[in-house]
This record gives sequence, C-alpha cells and structure tokens, in this order.
Amino acid sequence: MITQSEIATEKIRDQIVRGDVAPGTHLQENPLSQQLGMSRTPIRTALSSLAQEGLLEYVAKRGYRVKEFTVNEIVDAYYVRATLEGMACRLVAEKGLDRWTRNKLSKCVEEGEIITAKAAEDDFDGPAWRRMNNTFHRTIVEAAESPFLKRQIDQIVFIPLATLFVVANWGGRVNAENIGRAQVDHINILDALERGESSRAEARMREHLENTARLIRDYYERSQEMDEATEDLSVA
Amino acid sequence: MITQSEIATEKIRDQIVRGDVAPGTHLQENPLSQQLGMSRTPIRTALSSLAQEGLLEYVAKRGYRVKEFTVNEIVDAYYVRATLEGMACRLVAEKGLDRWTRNKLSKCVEEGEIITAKAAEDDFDGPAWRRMNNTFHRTIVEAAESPFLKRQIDQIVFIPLATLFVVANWGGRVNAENIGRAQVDHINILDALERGESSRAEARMREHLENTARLIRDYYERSQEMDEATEDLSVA
DNA sequence: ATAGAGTGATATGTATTCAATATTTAATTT
DNA sequence: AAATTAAATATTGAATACATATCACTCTAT
Repeated sequence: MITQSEIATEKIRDQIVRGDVAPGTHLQENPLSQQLGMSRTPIRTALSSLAQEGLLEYVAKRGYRVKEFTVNEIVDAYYVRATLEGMACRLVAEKGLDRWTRNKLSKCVEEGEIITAKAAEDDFDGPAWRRMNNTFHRTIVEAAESPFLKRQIDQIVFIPLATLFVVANWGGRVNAENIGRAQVDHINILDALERGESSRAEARMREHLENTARLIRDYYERSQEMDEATEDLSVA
Repeated sequence: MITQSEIATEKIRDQIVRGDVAPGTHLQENPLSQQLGMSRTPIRTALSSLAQEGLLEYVAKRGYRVKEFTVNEIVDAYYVRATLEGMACRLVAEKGLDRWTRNKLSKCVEEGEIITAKAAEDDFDGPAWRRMNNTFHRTIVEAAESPFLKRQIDQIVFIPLATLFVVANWGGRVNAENIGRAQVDHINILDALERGESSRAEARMREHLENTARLIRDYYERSQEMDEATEDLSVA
C-alpha cells in the first residue's frame, strides 16, 4: 500500500532534486500541505525523512531548509562515492563476473562507443549517455551483492543530484574529450573485472569518479569566473 | 531545545543497542507512548528516524520491527567500514598528521601497550580497551575532515552495535593474542600516518578492520557450535 | 475435524486541535 | 528618526480524535 507520507516524500524530493525549490529555501508545513492536498502530518514525516537523507537541514523550532551544497561538499561526496564504488569493483572482480552482469556491462560499453562517436562529431546525446552511465554504475554495485555497500552508495548518489542537474545540462560545454575519456575508463574497468584483477578494477573505478569530481570542480570554477565577468559588465 | 521526539529516539535506540529488546520484536506505538510518557506522535517520528538509521525495519501498515542482523550482514557492514576508514587514513596521511591528532593517537597506542601487557597476564580490561579503540578510530575519522565520510562511517558504526554487545563481552574468551595483534595494527597505522605513507595507511586500516570482521565470524561460528552442543545435551 | 469466511478487536495512518515558541510589526520612548 | 520593547501573528511541536487496514478468533460448512 502507498501512504500519503510516501507520496509527500517523493514529491518534495523531486522538487528539490529538479531544482524547483532553491537551496536555502525554508520549507513550511502549511503551504506544502495545501499544495499537496493533505494534512500536515504526512508532510512532517516526509520532511523528517528527507532531512535524514541529507537533502534538508533541520533547526529545532524553526523547521527545515533545503540544504545548500558547496563545491567542496559535492567533491567530497564524490570522493567517498569513488572509494565505495571502487570497493564494489573489487568485490565483483574477486567473486568473478557472472554472465548476466558481463553482458549488461558490455552493452553499456557498446552503447558508449556509439555515443562517443557521435559526440566527436558534435552531436552529443546527453540523456542517452546519462542513462547508460547510470546503468553501468548501478549494475556493478548490484553485482557486488553487498547490501550495506549498496545502501551507502544509494545515499550518496542522489545527494549532489540537485546540483548535478546543472552540470548535467552542462551548457552545451561537453567536449568530446571528456566523454571519450570516461568511455575509455568504462572499457578499462570492464576489462579489469573480466580478468578478475580486483585491485586494478578498484583503482580504475576510483580514478574514474575522481576525474568526474575534478570536472565538476573545474566547471564550477569556470562558471564562477563567468559570473564575475557578467557582474563586471553590469557594473560597466 | 530538546524535543520529545529526540528523547524518544534516544531512549528507544538505547533499548535496541543495549539489547533490552530482542531483534525481531514488533515495536508498537501505544505501549511505547505509555512507557515513555508521551503521545504517539513523537514516538512515530522516532521510529521513522530509527528505521532510516537502519536499526528498525518498516512494513507499511504493519509497523516497525527491530532489525535482525545475520552474521553475513554484520561482516558485510564491517567490510564497508574497513574500506571507509581505510579512506580516512589515506586522507589523513595525504594531508599530513597535525600535532594534536598525532598526540591523541600516540596516547591511544601507549594506553594500548599497558592494556595488552596486562592482557598477556590474563587481566584484560575490556571497557578500557573499547574506550581507547573508539577514540583511536574516531580521531582518525575526524582528522580526515570529510563530512560525508564521517557521516557514512557514523551510520555504519552503530548498526551492528547491538550484536557487538555480545561480542564485546565476549564470554571472557578474549585471548591475549587477538588483542596483541590489534595493538600491533594500531602501531603500524600510526607509523604509516606519521610517515605520510597514504596507501600503506589505507591498507593497514582496511586489514585491521577486516581482521575484526573475521574474529566476529569465528566467534559466531563457535558459539553456534556450542549452541548445538547444548541442544544435544538437553535432548539427551 | 479441518478449512475457510466473516466479524470484532487492535494497530497504524491521517486529520484536527491545542500549546508553546519564534518572528514580525507596530508603537512608544529616547 | 532610530532603536527597543511589546503585542500580534504565524509556525512548529505535541496531543487527541477519527479512519482504515490488518490480524486473530470464532462460527459454519464441508
């Protein structure tokens, strides 16, 4: 059965992740209950859940605010994720790739080849890449068969998601070089998994995600420079 | 300000962690509200929090049960913790040990020497060892200065705590050998941190905790054998 | 005697009401 | 005119009341 609380949780989370409510916004219970057509009770449990997920900040007697993530926090989260998914690779390599997983990962790599080829001709299909990329990573995490590891990764994956929507859209700035490098990473990871080279698989995955973190930091720093530039313009 | 919900959360968590309520127990709202002298409302939010922490299992319209952990789950959790605290060591070694942290860790090692010396003479001070051990690990995690890492480790650390109370008391079975080995691990970890040898520090910490996981598994298997033996006796 | 269906009891989910505290606004004083 | 204080308003925290789903027990039928 689906409860009102669950509905509220998902809807509010969606609003945050999609960026419909700005970071720092004070989420009040009465407006939300009116907006979602339910009483304050399920709203309260939803807000409490989202706070524990890390998407909201709670201050006693003052309610919940949408958490603001600094670049450093996002990069930090990415480094933890890199370590955890590295562990996932290690576990998968140690226990050996089963046929089903191997197949799924191969298909991801194949699709990646097509996407990168098109990207080299300035025709990058962002949504397709993200779908494929998610499948690749989630398949490995699933294959590790470690419930705790999965839980930890799940928690971290959609923390910086809100901010990632910006990066994901990426202002058309995605250059073929970055995508190509990620694709090579995927190929190497799959290769290491197939050969059962656990520490290589771990290291490659870690590197892969740390590279992404660096891209995010670069993107932010550049966009900040741009902001300053436009500020200068507006002043002038 | 301290809310009723927070009081309820802490009290119920305590009951679970201390083993006052058996794993699998169905926690009902009305009895708890009477027991803690408050209405059902704060109880509900407390139960919801504890479920998200992983201490309770939730089934819609059926309420909350105290989570039962299998040996495999506990070992699994320990392996994840081993990876995460390994990462903490790596970060600390990379950025260099500050004086304060180095001092605190040194004191832990010194205290460990005394405790192991006494343990070799069959006079093991369990509580002192656990206090020191907690300080050692927490100090390293703090020194890593990674909020996400800390959060993830905090979550995992007191998940299997309930079960660990059993292991901690350990039936007087703590042999000097195991404690001595853990002490040597601590010494090596501190040495690696001091030298800034990040990958050695990471590997040593990982190994250290994986050893603990193995000890827990051994303990469980032995205690299960003992259970079977006593069963046989009672039958005979 | 056993299995199944139905009814009553019990527990959870939601709404509403009440209370306490924080914030804002207005008024008064310096 | 500005600042401080007090009063009013609004928002969160908790309790109570109400609705709904699950569970257990009983009764009936095979």
